[in-house]
Amino acid sequence: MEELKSFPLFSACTDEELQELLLSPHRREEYQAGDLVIIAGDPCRSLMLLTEGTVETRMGGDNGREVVIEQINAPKILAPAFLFAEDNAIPVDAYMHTDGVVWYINREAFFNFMTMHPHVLRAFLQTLSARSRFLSGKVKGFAVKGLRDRVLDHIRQHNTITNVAKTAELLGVARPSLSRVLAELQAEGVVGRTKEGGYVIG
Amino acid sequence: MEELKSFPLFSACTDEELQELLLSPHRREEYQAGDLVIIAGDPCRSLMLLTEGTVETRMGGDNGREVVIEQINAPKILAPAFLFAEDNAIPVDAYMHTDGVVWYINREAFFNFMTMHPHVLRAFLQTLSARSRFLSGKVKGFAVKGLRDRVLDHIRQHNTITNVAKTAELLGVARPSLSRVLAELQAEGVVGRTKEGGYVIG
DNA sequence: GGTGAAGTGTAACATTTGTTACAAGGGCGT
DNA sequence: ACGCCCTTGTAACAAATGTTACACTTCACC
Repeated sequence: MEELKSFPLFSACTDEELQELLLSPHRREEYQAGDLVIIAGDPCRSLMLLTEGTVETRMGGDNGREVVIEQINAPKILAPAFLFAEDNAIPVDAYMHTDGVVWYINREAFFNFMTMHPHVLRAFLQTLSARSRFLSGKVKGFAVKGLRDRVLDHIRQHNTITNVAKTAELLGVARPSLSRVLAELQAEGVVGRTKEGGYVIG
Repeated sequence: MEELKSFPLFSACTDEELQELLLSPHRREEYQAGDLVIIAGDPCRSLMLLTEGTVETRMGGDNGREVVIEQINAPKILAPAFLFAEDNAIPVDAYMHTDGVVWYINREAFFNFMTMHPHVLRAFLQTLSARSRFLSGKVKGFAVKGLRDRVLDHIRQHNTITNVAKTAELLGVARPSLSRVLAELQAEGVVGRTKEGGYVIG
């Protein structure tokens, strides 16, 4: 209840409105670190709300290559883009990185709730839009940028790289490749090191 | 008017409903082949409906590399994912591949229209979802698949490759690279040629 | 029939990234 | 202090893709 209020989606809702939504079928599920929340191919039939914990989504390749798509911290909607899709098979694996909690709320109840509460609808549309933008950025990164640019973008967004191995996964490259590029950037003076060992711009 | 009816978005609407929507601000713009419809960075402030013609969207890189994201045939919504985004800057260039027509419909009017017509809302949500799925596929293609797999996927989806140069653009690779891979696949017997010169599976 | 443009195949070479292997450092418990 | 695990840097080599260049075909057009 209060957990729902922490979502931008519901931040403008009154308690009464949320009570009304929770009259419809829903459930609350607890997970432990390492649990698989979504297996690629699962159909998305409910609004999934991550209210606690962080999950990591991965896209698995046929050949064995695998890329971490993103890390998601609560509170966040999981797979919002597939809730109302014609083909609602989710294309990623998602597993709990920490212990966590996910709420499942009936799709049609949520749909009706949106039609009755335009501000919720608008927030949901914004969420979907943000996802498209995120994916567009990913495509741009993989398609039109070299590794150097992706690394620099990543540092600008996160201010620093403190964990080379995990960052390599996020960027979809082999760890030694990232090490190499970082060493080059450092030699050129484009990036420096903090006292703690992190890489930073300048 | 009839043009709008051809959209899945409005297919279930009555003439009266559409008349009602068209009372709000809107305009109809004609373009010629080669015209730029969208320049990357443009804000998306109206619902853009491609009612005639085909456009091509490209994502330009800083370094000069450029990838064709997709070809879009009328009738189709342009940039639906950025209409209600917080940051509604469109991340691609879009130019007319043929002569064409685009309708621009006021965003807020469309929003209200959706809240009053749940079937339109549902269709729009499906459109947004389809875009996310499309982009997910792109990411998967660029991130976790080698060129060979992307080529085979592309042939399976389009049945054949008749234009190597354009296909290379769509796949985001250099033309000689695609030629080389096709030659290899042909040597291995994975793909064959049609009488007309197209590449096909088997 | 010639001419030029567009599309294609192909080769040689450069660049980027992946792969594998190994050495070095830091934290942590015994 | 020792051993162990995790992370990192680095080197040598392999594989994939980009770049450039050129020859060949086809087809429209004059």
